[in-house]
Amino acid sequence: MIFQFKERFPELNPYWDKYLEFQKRMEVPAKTVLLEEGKTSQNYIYIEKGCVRLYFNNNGQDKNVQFFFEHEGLTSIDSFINDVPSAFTIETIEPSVVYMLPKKYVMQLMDELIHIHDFSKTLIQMSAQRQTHYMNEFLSFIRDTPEMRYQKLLSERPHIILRVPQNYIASYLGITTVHLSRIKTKIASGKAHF
Amino acid sequence: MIFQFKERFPELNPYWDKYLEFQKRMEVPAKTVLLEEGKTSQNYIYIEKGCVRLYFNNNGQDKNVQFFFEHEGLTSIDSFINDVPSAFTIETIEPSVVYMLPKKYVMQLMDELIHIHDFSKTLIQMSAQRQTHYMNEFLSFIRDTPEMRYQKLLSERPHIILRVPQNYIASYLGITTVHLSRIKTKIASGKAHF
DNA sequence: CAGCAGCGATAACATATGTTATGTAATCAA
DNA sequence: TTGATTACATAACATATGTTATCGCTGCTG
Repeated sequence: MIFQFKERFPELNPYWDKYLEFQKRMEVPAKTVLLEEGKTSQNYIYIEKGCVRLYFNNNGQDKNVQFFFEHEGLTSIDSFINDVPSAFTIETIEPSVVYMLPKKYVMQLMDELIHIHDFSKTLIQMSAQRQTHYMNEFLSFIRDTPEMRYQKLLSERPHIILRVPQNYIASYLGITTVHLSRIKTKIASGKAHF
Repeated sequence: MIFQFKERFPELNPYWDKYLEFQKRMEVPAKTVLLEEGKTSQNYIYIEKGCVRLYFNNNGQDKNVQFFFEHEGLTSIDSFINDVPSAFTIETIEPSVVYMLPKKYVMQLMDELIHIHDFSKTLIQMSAQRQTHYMNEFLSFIRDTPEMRYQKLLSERPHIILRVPQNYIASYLGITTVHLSRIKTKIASGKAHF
């Protein structure tokens, strides 16, 4: 959320710069845990290079919720904002370079920005967009079959399929790796409907 | 969103009262459309009595997304905030009494409130909660079987099952009415697992 | 280099879920 | 009240999806 503002509000750059010094740059290998399920989120994470996944453990199985790439920021939002244990683990998928900005500074920054004209309106708009994002994920399960969800992923967000291992994608789609493999075969053989 | 503040911030009552006169009270029968899919949302809706559903049409079939009851406020959020056509229809399920507050006044009210100390923080917290709500709906599809989703609905939000027709609930759970009926039979016969 | 672990494909079988059809009771409008 | 419509249950069958197991490939590590 936070860092996406940077692109939308270049005139805010002086504000960002003030907080640059508080960001901790980390170069980490794949499968590095950045936040562990059960712990309270203390940092906002910005990805300079690489990609990460947000997931939770369900009866011993990883369930992937979302994937993030270069120039995206993330956190375990509920934990970060409301100071409760995180329901999710955040872990790198590839070797990555990330910046961690402690909550304290994020909050300070928000306090500063909130007084800027029209910023609060933008904040509301962006949070409406986020809401819409998760709502759409949810709607997709009501509306579409797993095959259609995969097709949409392929056409709308192909970078995910290119960079994220298939077993992660399967749980994100709500299916098994076996079934995902079958779907791919079906599509490749041209027998997919629509 | 908006009207829920009233309970959390009783000291803000003077602000609400200013806008009372702009709210349009409506007594409407069941199946009254309050907002039509494709039109832009112009009002924030507050339910004094009754209940409503938010749904969309998918190949001729209604897909229900969410149900709202007394003392809850709603709108087609993306449409309302970002001035785009609504992806959803809002329709009463029971005969209801609702208040409609035009967007213009909602925005004015937000502008006033945003300058109150700590309000913006609360706004962020509440929007995080909303995000979490939809995220949880989405997670439920990744994590649970339809049977488990029904069980959770039954234990956590029984009022929905009591007041909302079963065919609406089925699409909300992402299944057919036939399957929902089977699930109920299975549970009633005590053969449900867990 | 050998061996191992993880990923992905595939097959056989089991279970869950959808489809279509039918019956019955409840609801609603004329 | 009647007749039409809607909600819900149920059955028979079709399809989708899960489970378990096996195999081959790749990349890693000793």
